[in-house]
Amino acid sequence: MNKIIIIGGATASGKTAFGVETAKMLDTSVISCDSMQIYKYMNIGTAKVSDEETQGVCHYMVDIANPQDEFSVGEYSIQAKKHIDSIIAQGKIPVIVGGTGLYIDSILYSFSFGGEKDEKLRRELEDQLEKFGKDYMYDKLKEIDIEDAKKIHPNNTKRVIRALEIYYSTGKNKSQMNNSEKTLLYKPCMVVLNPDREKLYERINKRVDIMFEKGLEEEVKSLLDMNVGFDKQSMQAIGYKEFKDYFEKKISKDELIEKIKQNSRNYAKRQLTWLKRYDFAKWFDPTTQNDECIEYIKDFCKGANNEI
RNA sequence: GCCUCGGUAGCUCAGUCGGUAGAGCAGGGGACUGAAAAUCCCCGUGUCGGUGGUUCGAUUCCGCCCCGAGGCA
Repeated sequence: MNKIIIIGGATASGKTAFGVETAKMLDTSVISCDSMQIYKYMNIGTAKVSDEETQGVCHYMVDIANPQDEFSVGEYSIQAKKHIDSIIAQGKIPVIVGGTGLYIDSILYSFSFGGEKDEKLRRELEDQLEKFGKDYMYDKLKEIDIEDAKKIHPNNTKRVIRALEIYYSTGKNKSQMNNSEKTLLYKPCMVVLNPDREKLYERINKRVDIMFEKGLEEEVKSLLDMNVGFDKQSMQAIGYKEFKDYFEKKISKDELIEKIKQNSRNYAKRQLTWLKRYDFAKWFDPTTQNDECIEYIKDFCKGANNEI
Protein backbone atom coordinates (compact mmCIF):
# COMPACT_ATOMS: atom_id res chain seq x y z
CA MET A 1 0.00 0.00 0.00
CA ASN A 2 1.25 3.49 -0.81
CA LYS A 3 2.15 5.82 1.98
CA ILE A 4 0.64 9.20 2.64
CA ILE A 5 1.21 11.66 5.45
CA ILE A 6 -1.72 13.51 6.94
CA ILE A 7 -1.32 16.53 9.15
CA GLY A 8 -4.49 17.33 11.04
CA GLY A 9 -5.44 19.70 13.81
CA ALA A 10 -7.77 22.54 14.67
CA THR A 11 -7.53 25.98 13.07
CA ALA A 12 -4.50 27.92 14.21
CA SER A 13 -2.75 24.83 15.52
CA GLY A 14 0.13 25.35 13.11
CA LYS A 15 -0.72 22.89 10.36
CA THR A 16 0.29 25.09 7.46
CA ALA A 17 3.83 25.82 8.60
CA PHE A 18 4.36 22.27 9.76
CA GLY A 19 3.10 20.96 6.44
CA VAL A 20 5.62 23.05 4.55
CA GLU A 21 8.37 21.92 6.90
CA THR A 22 7.67 18.23 6.36
CA ALA A 23 7.15 18.60 2.62
CA LYS A 24 10.50 20.35 2.30
CA MET A 25 12.17 17.70 4.37
CA LEU A 26 10.77 14.94 2.15
CA ASP A 27 11.10 16.90 -1.09
CA THR A 28 7.44 16.45 -1.89
CA SER A 29 4.22 18.44 -2.32
CA VAL A 30 1.31 19.43 -0.13
CA ILE A 31 -2.33 18.59 -0.79
CA SER A 32 -4.61 20.96 1.05
CA CYS A 33 -7.64 19.39 2.67
CA ASP A 34 -9.79 22.36 3.49
CA SER A 35 -13.30 23.11 2.33
CA MET A 36 -12.81 26.87 2.21
CA GLN A 37 -9.27 27.31 0.99
CA ILE A 38 -10.38 25.81 -2.29
CA TYR A 39 -11.97 29.16 -3.13
CA LYS A 40 -10.08 31.85 -4.96
CA TYR A 41 -9.91 35.37 -3.52
CA MET A 42 -10.61 34.15 0.00
CA ASN A 43 -7.12 34.45 1.35
CA ILE A 44 -7.03 36.34 4.60
CA GLY A 45 -10.12 34.89 6.26
CA THR A 46 -9.26 31.30 5.43
CA ALA A 47 -5.64 31.78 6.50
CA LYS A 48 -4.55 30.38 3.17
CA VAL A 49 -0.84 29.76 2.60
CA SER A 50 0.80 32.82 1.12
CA ASP A 51 3.41 32.54 -1.61
CA GLU A 52 6.22 33.27 0.84
CA GLU A 53 4.89 30.72 3.29
CA THR A 54 4.97 27.93 0.71
CA GLN A 55 8.76 28.37 0.45
CA GLY A 56 8.51 26.96 -3.01
CA VAL A 57 6.61 23.85 -1.94
CA CYS A 58 3.84 23.01 -4.37
CA HIS A 59 0.34 23.20 -2.86
CA TYR A 60 -2.58 21.46 -4.54
CA MET A 61 -6.32 21.82 -3.92
CA VAL A 62 -6.06 25.51 -3.15
CA ASP A 63 -7.68 28.18 -5.34
CA ILE A 64 -9.47 25.67 -7.50
CA ALA A 65 -13.00 27.09 -7.33
CA ASN A 66 -14.70 30.42 -7.75
CA PRO A 67 -16.44 31.77 -4.67
CA GLN A 68 -19.70 32.19 -6.54
CA ASP A 69 -19.76 28.49 -7.38
CA GLU A 70 -20.75 25.53 -5.29
CA PHE A 71 -18.30 22.83 -4.45
CA SER A 72 -18.63 19.45 -2.80
CA VAL A 73 -16.73 16.64 -1.17
CA GLY A 74 -17.31 14.45 -4.16
CA GLU A 75 -15.44 16.79 -6.46
CA TYR A 76 -12.77 17.29 -3.87
CA SER A 77 -12.21 13.59 -3.50
CA ILE A 78 -11.78 12.98 -7.24
CA GLN A 79 -9.36 15.84 -7.81
CA ALA A 80 -7.35 15.32 -4.65
CA LYS A 81 -6.84 11.64 -5.34
CA LYS A 82 -5.54 12.41 -8.83
CA HIS A 83 -2.86 14.65 -7.36
CA ILE A 84 -2.05 12.15 -4.65
CA ASP A 85 -1.61 9.38 -7.16
CA SER A 86 0.58 11.43 -9.44
CA ILE A 87 2.86 12.38 -6.56
CA ILE A 88 3.07 8.75 -5.57
CA ALA A 89 3.86 7.88 -9.19
CA GLN A 90 6.91 10.12 -8.86
CA GLY A 91 8.04 7.96 -5.98
CA LYS A 92 7.17 10.57 -3.38
CA ILE A 93 4.98 10.60 -0.31
CA PRO A 94 2.26 13.27 -0.47
CA VAL A 95 1.65 15.46 2.57
CA ILE A 96 -2.02 16.13 3.17
CA VAL A 97 -2.68 19.15 5.33
CA GLY A 98 -6.10 20.08 6.49
CA GLY A 99 -8.85 20.48 8.97
CA THR A 100 -11.97 19.43 7.12
CA GLY A 101 -12.81 16.05 8.56
CA LEU A 102 -15.16 14.85 5.89
CA TYR A 103 -12.63 15.74 3.20
CA ILE A 104 -9.97 13.74 5.00
CA ASP A 105 -12.33 10.77 5.07
CA SER A 106 -13.02 11.18 1.38
CA ILE A 107 -9.40 10.61 0.43
CA LEU A 108 -8.69 8.02 3.08
CA TYR A 109 -11.49 5.70 2.03
CA SER A 110 -13.18 4.74 -1.20
CA PHE A 111 -16.47 6.43 -0.63
CA SER A 112 -19.13 6.37 -3.27
CA PHE A 113 -21.05 9.53 -2.70
CA GLY A 114 -24.66 9.22 -3.85
CA GLY A 115 -25.77 10.00 -7.39
CA GLU A 116 -25.54 13.24 -9.26
CA LYS A 117 -26.46 16.31 -7.31
CA ASP A 118 -29.99 17.37 -8.15
CA GLU A 119 -30.50 21.04 -7.40
CA LYS A 120 -34.15 21.05 -8.36
CA LEU A 121 -34.99 18.13 -6.14
CA ARG A 122 -33.17 19.63 -3.21
CA ARG A 123 -35.02 22.90 -3.60
CA GLU A 124 -38.34 21.07 -3.71
CA LEU A 125 -37.49 19.27 -0.50
CA GLU A 126 -36.50 22.53 1.12
CA ASP A 127 -39.82 24.05 0.13
CA GLN A 128 -41.63 21.11 1.67
CA LEU A 129 -39.67 21.53 4.83
CA GLU A 130 -40.72 25.14 5.07
CA LYS A 131 -44.35 24.36 4.36
CA PHE A 132 -44.87 21.22 6.42
CA GLY A 133 -42.16 21.34 9.03
CA LYS A 134 -39.33 19.10 10.08
CA ASP A 135 -41.47 16.38 11.63
CA TYR A 136 -43.25 15.87 8.35
CA MET A 137 -39.94 15.45 6.55
CA TYR A 138 -38.64 13.09 9.18
CA ASP A 139 -41.79 10.97 8.96
CA LYS A 140 -41.22 10.65 5.22
CA LEU A 141 -37.74 9.37 5.86
CA LYS A 142 -39.05 6.89 8.40
CA GLU A 143 -41.44 5.49 5.81
CA ILE A 144 -38.57 4.89 3.43
CA ASP A 145 -36.18 3.36 5.90
CA ILE A 146 -36.70 3.25 9.62
CA GLU A 147 -33.09 2.19 10.24
CA ASP A 148 -31.71 5.11 8.25
CA ALA A 149 -34.00 7.50 10.02
CA LYS A 150 -32.82 6.31 13.40
CA LYS A 151 -29.31 7.44 12.57
CA ILE A 152 -30.39 11.01 11.93
CA HIS A 153 -31.84 13.36 14.52
CA PRO A 154 -35.20 14.86 13.44
CA ASN A 155 -33.85 18.35 14.09
CA ASN A 156 -30.96 17.83 11.72
CA THR A 157 -32.94 18.89 8.69
CA LYS A 158 -29.94 19.12 6.40
CA ARG A 159 -29.23 15.46 6.87
CA VAL A 160 -32.87 14.46 6.60
CA ILE A 161 -33.14 16.30 3.30
CA ARG A 162 -29.96 14.76 1.97
CA ALA A 163 -31.20 11.28 2.84
CA LEU A 164 -34.48 11.92 1.05
CA GLU A 165 -32.61 13.40 -1.87
CA ILE A 166 -30.55 10.25 -2.25
CA TYR A 167 -33.62 8.09 -2.11
CA TYR A 168 -35.63 10.09 -4.66
CA SER A 169 -32.76 10.48 -7.10
CA THR A 170 -31.36 6.96 -6.98
CA GLY A 171 -34.16 4.83 -5.64
CA LYS A 172 -31.83 3.50 -3.02
CA ASN A 173 -31.82 4.38 0.63
CA LYS A 174 -28.85 5.89 2.34
CA SER A 175 -27.34 2.77 3.82
CA GLN A 176 -27.58 0.93 0.49
CA MET A 177 -25.85 3.87 -1.12
CA ASN A 178 -23.10 4.05 1.46
CA ASN A 179 -22.36 0.41 1.86
CA SER A 180 -18.75 0.83 0.84
CA GLU A 181 -16.54 -0.57 3.53
CA LYS A 182 -14.27 1.77 5.36
CA THR A 183 -11.09 0.28 4.03
CA LEU A 184 -8.04 2.44 3.72
CA LEU A 185 -6.83 3.27 0.23
CA TYR A 186 -3.40 4.28 1.41
CA LYS A 187 -1.12 3.61 4.30
CA PRO A 188 -1.52 6.77 6.34
CA CYS A 189 0.74 8.38 8.87
CA MET A 190 -1.57 10.77 10.62
CA VAL A 191 -0.29 13.38 12.95
CA VAL A 192 -2.62 15.68 14.89
CA LEU A 193 -1.23 18.98 16.09
CA ASN A 194 -2.85 19.64 19.43
CA PRO A 195 -1.74 22.50 21.67
CA ASP A 196 -3.39 22.95 25.10
CA ARG A 197 -6.93 24.11 24.70
CA GLU A 198 -6.18 27.38 26.42
CA LYS A 199 -3.17 28.06 24.24
CA LEU A 200 -5.11 27.13 21.13
CA TYR A 201 -7.84 29.62 21.96
CA GLU A 202 -5.27 32.34 22.54
CA ARG A 203 -3.73 31.63 19.17
CA ILE A 204 -7.12 31.75 17.50
CA ASN A 205 -7.94 35.11 19.08
CA LYS A 206 -4.62 36.54 18.06
CA ARG A 207 -4.94 35.27 14.54
CA VAL A 208 -8.32 36.90 14.07
CA ASP A 209 -6.84 40.23 15.15
CA ILE A 210 -4.09 39.77 12.59
CA MET A 211 -6.65 39.00 9.89
CA PHE A 212 -8.26 42.37 10.49
CA GLU A 213 -4.87 44.07 10.36
CA LYS A 214 -4.22 42.39 7.04
CA GLY A 215 -7.45 43.78 5.64
CA LEU A 216 -10.13 41.15 6.12
CA GLU A 217 -12.87 43.74 5.82
CA GLU A 218 -11.61 44.84 2.41
CA GLU A 219 -11.40 41.24 1.29
CA VAL A 220 -15.03 40.63 2.21
CA LYS A 221 -16.10 43.83 0.47
CA SER A 222 -14.28 42.86 -2.69
CA LEU A 223 -16.07 39.53 -2.69
CA LEU A 224 -19.40 41.31 -2.42
CA ASP A 225 -18.32 43.50 -5.33
CA MET A 226 -17.71 40.34 -7.31
CA ASN A 227 -21.32 39.42 -6.68
CA VAL A 228 -20.57 36.80 -4.10
CA GLY A 229 -23.50 37.28 -1.73
CA PHE A 230 -23.88 36.09 1.81
CA ASP A 231 -26.16 33.32 0.58
CA LYS A 232 -23.27 31.62 -1.21
CA GLN A 233 -21.66 28.52 0.18
CA SER A 234 -18.25 30.15 0.24
CA MET A 235 -19.61 32.97 2.36
CA GLN A 236 -20.67 30.51 5.03
CA ALA A 237 -17.04 30.50 6.06
CA ILE A 238 -16.13 31.77 9.49
CA GLY A 239 -14.62 35.20 9.13
CA TYR A 240 -16.93 36.07 6.27
CA LYS A 241 -20.52 35.26 7.21
CA GLU A 242 -20.28 37.38 10.36
CA PHE A 243 -19.84 40.52 8.27
CA LYS A 244 -23.48 40.45 7.19
CA ASP A 245 -24.74 41.74 10.53
CA TYR A 246 -21.91 44.23 10.67
CA PHE A 247 -22.64 45.72 7.27
CA GLU A 248 -26.30 45.90 8.19
CA LYS A 249 -25.28 47.81 11.31
CA LYS A 250 -26.77 45.23 13.63
CA ILE A 251 -23.47 44.75 15.44
CA SER A 252 -20.45 46.92 16.11
CA LYS A 253 -16.95 46.26 14.89
CA ASP A 254 -15.91 44.95 18.30
CA GLU A 255 -18.86 42.61 18.36
CA LEU A 256 -17.97 41.45 14.87
CA ILE A 257 -14.43 40.61 15.90
CA GLU A 258 -15.61 38.83 19.03
CA LYS A 259 -18.14 36.83 17.04
CA ILE A 260 -15.50 35.63 14.59
CA LYS A 261 -13.22 34.62 17.43
CA GLN A 262 -16.06 32.83 19.15
CA ASN A 263 -17.13 30.93 16.05
CA SER A 264 -13.54 29.96 15.36
CA ARG A 265 -13.11 28.59 18.87
CA ASN A 266 -16.31 26.57 18.62
CA TYR A 267 -15.22 25.27 15.27
CA ALA A 268 -11.84 24.23 16.58
CA LYS A 269 -13.51 22.04 19.16
CA ARG A 270 -15.65 20.35 16.52
CA GLN A 271 -12.57 19.67 14.43
CA LEU A 272 -10.87 17.97 17.34
CA THR A 273 -13.93 15.84 17.99
CA TRP A 274 -13.78 14.60 14.42
CA LEU A 275 -10.06 13.84 14.55
CA LYS A 276 -10.51 11.69 17.65
CA ARG A 277 -12.17 9.07 15.45
CA TYR A 278 -8.88 8.11 13.79
CA ASP A 279 -7.47 5.60 16.19
CA PHE A 280 -4.31 5.29 14.12
CA ALA A 281 -3.51 8.99 14.53
CA LYS A 282 -0.71 10.18 16.76
CA TRP A 283 -1.26 13.40 18.69
CA PHE A 284 1.46 15.94 19.42
CA ASP A 285 1.64 19.27 21.19
CA PRO A 286 3.37 21.39 18.54
CA THR A 287 4.62 23.87 21.12
CA THR A 288 6.67 21.25 22.92
CA GLN A 289 6.88 18.19 20.68
CA ASN A 290 7.70 19.55 17.25
CA ASP A 291 10.93 17.59 16.91
CA GLU A 292 9.34 14.45 18.24
CA CYS A 293 6.64 14.77 15.62
CA ILE A 294 9.19 15.21 12.84
CA GLU A 295 11.03 12.11 14.05
CA TYR A 296 7.81 10.16 14.06
CA ILE A 297 7.22 11.08 10.42
CA LYS A 298 10.79 10.24 9.45
CA ASP A 299 10.47 6.80 10.99
CA PHE A 300 7.30 6.20 9.07
CA CYS A 301 8.98 7.11 5.80
CA LYS A 302 11.88 4.76 6.48
CA GLY A 303 9.65 1.76 7.10
CA ALA A 304 8.92 -0.73 4.34
CA ASN A 305 5.80 -0.15 2.29
CA ASN A 306 4.03 -3.27 3.39
CA GLU A 307 4.48 -3.09 7.10
CA ILE A 308 1.50 -2.00 9.13
C1' G B 1 -26.75 62.77 54.26
C1' C B 2 -31.68 61.04 52.59
C1' C B 3 -34.67 58.18 48.97
C1' U B 4 -35.15 54.39 45.17
C1' C B 5 -33.56 50.14 42.55
C1' G B 6 -30.13 46.24 42.23
C1' G B 7 -26.32 42.40 44.39
C1' U B 8 -28.55 34.57 42.34
C1' A B 9 -23.72 29.64 37.71
C1' G B 10 -17.55 32.30 34.34
C1' C B 11 -21.13 36.46 31.90
C1' U B 12 -26.38 38.52 31.17
C1' C B 13 -30.52 37.72 33.87
C1' A B 14 -35.27 34.80 35.52
C1' G B 15 -37.43 32.71 39.92
C1' U B 16 -38.85 31.04 44.80
C1' C B 17 -47.06 34.01 47.54
C1' G B 18 -41.03 30.95 53.12
C1' G B 19 -39.77 24.09 52.03
C1' U B 20 -31.89 25.36 49.74
C1' A B 21 -33.05 27.45 42.40
C1' G B 22 -33.25 27.86 36.27
C1' A B 23 -32.67 29.95 31.09
C1' G B 24 -29.50 32.10 27.22
C1' C B 25 -24.40 32.69 26.24
C1' A B 26 -19.54 30.89 27.54
C1' G B 27 -17.32 26.14 28.71
C1' G B 28 -17.14 20.57 28.26
C1' G B 29 -18.48 15.96 25.64
C1' G B 30 -20.45 13.70 21.19
C1' A B 31 -22.41 12.67 16.03
C1' C B 32 -21.01 13.26 11.05
C1' U B 33 -20.70 9.36 3.54
C1' G B 34 -21.71 14.84 -2.57
C1' A B 35 -23.80 22.15 1.81
C1' A B 36 -19.07 19.91 6.42
C1' A B 37 -15.60 26.68 8.42
C1' A B 38 -22.13 23.49 7.37
C1' U B 39 -25.74 20.90 10.39
C1' C B 40 -27.27 18.48 14.78
C1' C B 41 -27.41 15.98 19.93
C1' C B 42 -26.13 15.65 25.33
C1' C B 43 -24.14 18.03 30.06
C1' G B 44 -26.30 23.38 35.00
C1' U B 45 -24.59 22.84 43.26
C1' G B 46 -24.16 27.78 42.87
C1' U B 47 -21.54 30.11 50.94
C1' C B 48 -28.88 32.88 45.94
C1' G B 49 -23.57 40.00 49.00
C1' G B 50 -22.58 39.71 54.71
C1' U B 51 -24.62 39.40 59.43
C1' G B 52 -28.39 39.20 63.21
C1' G B 53 -33.79 38.33 63.97
C1' U B 54 -38.85 36.04 63.13
C1' U B 55 -39.92 30.79 61.91
C1' C B 56 -40.08 23.78 62.60
C1' G B 57 -37.51 25.84 58.28
C1' A B 58 -35.00 31.99 55.10
C1' U B 59 -31.95 32.77 49.06
C1' U B 60 -37.22 34.41 49.74
C1' C B 61 -39.99 38.32 55.35
C1' C B 62 -37.74 42.17 58.95
C1' G B 63 -33.28 45.03 61.00
C1' C B 64 -28.32 46.50 60.40
C1' C B 65 -23.82 46.46 57.46
C1' C B 66 -20.94 46.19 52.75
C1' C B 67 -20.79 46.96 47.29
C1' G B 68 -22.92 49.00 42.54
C1' A B 69 -26.44 52.26 39.65
C1' G B 70 -29.78 56.29 39.63
C1' G B 71 -32.50 60.35 42.02
C1' C B 72 -33.05 64.36 45.79
C1' A B 73 -30.31 67.75 48.36
